[in-house]
Amino acid sequence: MTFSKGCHLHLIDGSAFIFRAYHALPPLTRKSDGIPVGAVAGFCNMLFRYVANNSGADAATHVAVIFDFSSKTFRNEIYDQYKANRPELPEDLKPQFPLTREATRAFNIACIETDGYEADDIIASYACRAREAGGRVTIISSDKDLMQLVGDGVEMLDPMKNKRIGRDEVLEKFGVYPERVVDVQALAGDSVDNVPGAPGIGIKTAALLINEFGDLETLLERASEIPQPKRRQVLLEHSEQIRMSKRLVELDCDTPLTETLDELEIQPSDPEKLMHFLNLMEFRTLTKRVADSLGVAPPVPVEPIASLPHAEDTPGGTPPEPERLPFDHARYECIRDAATLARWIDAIQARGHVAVDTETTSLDEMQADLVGISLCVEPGRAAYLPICHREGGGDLFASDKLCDGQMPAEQALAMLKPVLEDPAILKIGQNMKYDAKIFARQRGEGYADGIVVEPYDDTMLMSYAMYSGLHNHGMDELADRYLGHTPIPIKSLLGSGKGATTFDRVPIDEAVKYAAEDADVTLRLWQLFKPKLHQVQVTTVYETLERPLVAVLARMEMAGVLVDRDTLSRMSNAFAQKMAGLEAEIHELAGGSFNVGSPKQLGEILFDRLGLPGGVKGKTGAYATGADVLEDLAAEGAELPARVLDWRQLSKLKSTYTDALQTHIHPETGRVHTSYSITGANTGRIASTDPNLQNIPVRTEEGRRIREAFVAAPGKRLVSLDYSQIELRILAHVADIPALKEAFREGIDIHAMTASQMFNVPLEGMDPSVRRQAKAINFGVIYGISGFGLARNLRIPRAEAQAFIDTYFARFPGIREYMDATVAYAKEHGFVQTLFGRKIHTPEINSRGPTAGFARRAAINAPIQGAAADIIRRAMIRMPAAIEGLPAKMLLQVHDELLFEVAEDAVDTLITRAREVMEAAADPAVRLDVPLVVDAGHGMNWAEAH
DNA sequence: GGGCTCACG
DNA sequence: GACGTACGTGAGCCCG
Repeated sequence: MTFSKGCHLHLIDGSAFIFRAYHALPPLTRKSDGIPVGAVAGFCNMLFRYVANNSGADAATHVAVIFDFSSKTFRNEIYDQYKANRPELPEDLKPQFPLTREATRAFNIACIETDGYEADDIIASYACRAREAGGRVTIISSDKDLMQLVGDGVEMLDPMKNKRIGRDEVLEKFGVYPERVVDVQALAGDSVDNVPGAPGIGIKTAALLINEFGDLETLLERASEIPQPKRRQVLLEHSEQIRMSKRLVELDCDTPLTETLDELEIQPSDPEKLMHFLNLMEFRTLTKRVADSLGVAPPVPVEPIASLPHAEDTPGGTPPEPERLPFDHARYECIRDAATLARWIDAIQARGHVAVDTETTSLDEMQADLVGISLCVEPGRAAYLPICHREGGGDLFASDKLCDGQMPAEQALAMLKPVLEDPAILKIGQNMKYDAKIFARQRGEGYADGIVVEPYDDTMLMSYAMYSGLHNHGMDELADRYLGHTPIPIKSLLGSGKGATTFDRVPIDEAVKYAAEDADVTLRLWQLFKPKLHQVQVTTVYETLERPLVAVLARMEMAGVLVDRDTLSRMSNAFAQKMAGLEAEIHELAGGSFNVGSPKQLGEILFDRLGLPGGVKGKTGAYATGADVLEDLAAEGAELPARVLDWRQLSKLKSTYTDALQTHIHPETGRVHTSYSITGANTGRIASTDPNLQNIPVRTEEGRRIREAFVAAPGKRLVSLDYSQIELRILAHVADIPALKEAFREGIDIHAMTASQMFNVPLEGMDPSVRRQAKAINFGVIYGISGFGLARNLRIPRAEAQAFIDTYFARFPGIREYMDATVAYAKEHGFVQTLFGRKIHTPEINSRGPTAGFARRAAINAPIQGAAADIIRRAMIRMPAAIEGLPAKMLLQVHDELLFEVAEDAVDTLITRAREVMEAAADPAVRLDVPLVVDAGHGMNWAEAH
């Protein structure tokens, strides 16, 4: 039916429904897995009642439920504090949002949300279109912001009071008719949405003024005529703020509409779909009630998995667990045509979630070609969709011909794109960053800008949030530990070493078993982990520190950093020449030729042939020849060790940096694309690999020059921002050390302050070596100080180092108390925690021997290093929104530093915005007692910027 | 593939 | 009384 006169559109404010349901009902969880579903239950009840009551002459002909998509909208551009003081969403509500979308679809009602727009704007736009078409509109909401839309065929219905709101009710509420509501709101402001308005003016006064002057503009123009001095002054002084407030409260009637009015026509309910959803949610009463009203038989309730029989109940084996359902490779399906794929897409939509895994030709996401996609909707029900398998074994004589029986890649991806991007369908992955990057790189008809996987969950990150420190988080490890299952090893398909082939050469039949199994494993892990996140109390960590990082890092990695090959190549040559010279000298001094790069040969030369003192053999029987040993020998005047030190430095720079980096320059982008591992480090730090861009030299002059090869593109600059002393600041906060906190607040040199306190010397004119010792102690404290370690670091006798430590603890007793408390906590709980709730397990804390020492120091360090890692993660996650619209890209993270590439004329703006985000990154979760300070620099290359 | 060495925070 | 120790990473090289 074409929407026209006589039609009646209902627009339901979905978010309001959810919040009302959440607060009206006691917390309720799904029995089988503990997922919170209380708000979903209430939401479904309301939808059911709505559908049941929508009858009679006044019934709706068209209906939609409108949701808010994200918190960032154009209003944040107008005013960055808009809705800034909204409290954080309750943890047990967040996971219910996608389910309410599913619920809406299950009721066969259009479900609408648009990125960057508030539900109110979408409602306004549909209301306007419907009004223009001559139809009637009822907005089902009690949000007063929507009252500006009332009139001329548009009404509101307050679902709480079941009260109709027309023009007269708006007048009653605001003192003006709908068309002047925004004027009143602009003056009165709104504390809930953080709209400032005119200070001291409420709705009453605002209405009075507007009625007197006619409208807001006239009022502001003639504000000087207002008799009351205070009101006059407020209006004159805050006119701009008031105008801005008006722009904030004014609804946008021209948002892009994802569905036409006609598409909102009421559909008869689909009993099967609805029953299936309600049954999955395990809403017994509601399922029955809905079944009765639809006149269908209620479905058999889903059995909690725990009560199903298990196949691997072998005597003497590991005890059978609920998730140990057998893996049956024969049941996996191969998707070879559009009809089959369409069937799978239906199955995915019915559930609202799907486990996804991509198979490609390479582990390097920037080079990998997509070969196939596997999908899994419930344990054991998985499929593989091959799209680019090729004939032959991949050797020199193999053809590049695609195998028969595959869907064209373009067709398959065009069909999958709406699913992968559907806000109501959760995509579940194991290491989703990999798959997201692969999908983002796909190009074709209908997906010219790639495919953006949203929303997603990641089982690897769930494992990391819950079990960091206990084990690694790769699929094989997790499958083995939590599913008691060993997936088919990839090596059995590809082989290893020189003879290894690529996945596109794997016969499709074999690929199905392997690939579908991975999706199956992922889905089962997700079912297991999802409720556990709550039990382990790391949902906030997962949701705020892990999951959002995937998209942020994917963008950084794909952006890459421009590296100048010529610069590196010239440096390589220069290093090679110098090394050759040094090598000749070294051989001369040694009295013969040997491999300078072999620590074993070098040790023999130094201590056996030349008879130098201090040769110490390690556990492997070889002499130690580390830099510290060679430095000691060189200090004694030995020339050979001094030359070897120089040679080693050059060798390192050449092989690891100037040579290896060149091989990482991407042939098409000309840039270097590192890969960040979110779960690589136990403390919450991220790790960079292939290549590691977190250890580019900086400490020596010669090494630092390598950073000159990291350059900005023409017309751009590199900008580096780094946290100053972030770990010591965190220590000052968590250990609660007044002297340290004050020093940071006052901006005093922290190492000098430490020295001054320990050695009773004045800050002014301090001996640099005294400061250096204090600095070493400060670092030592973060690492879980020991006399031995400090002695080695400072090259002083151990007793002296121990005396320093004793003095330090005597002066800052809180530090020792903090350390003792942290170790005690670790011993009791088996983990330590950061300020932000990240858990780092310390399984070896109760060991004996040297292991205990390691574990103890790691436990002391983890909360400090981890909190610093959490803070920069928070900054990175907020950064895209903060720099949106700027010609700037975030490229690299180096633990306490972020590197950006930005257009020349936007350097200052970027620094201002990025610094603001970084310095406020702990807020509002943690109120630090010390300020976070960020230093910034910029230049044509990384050496200049740092 | 383990051990050593060394680059970074 | 001796043991061996600063925390967290990744990569290249040697050598068995």
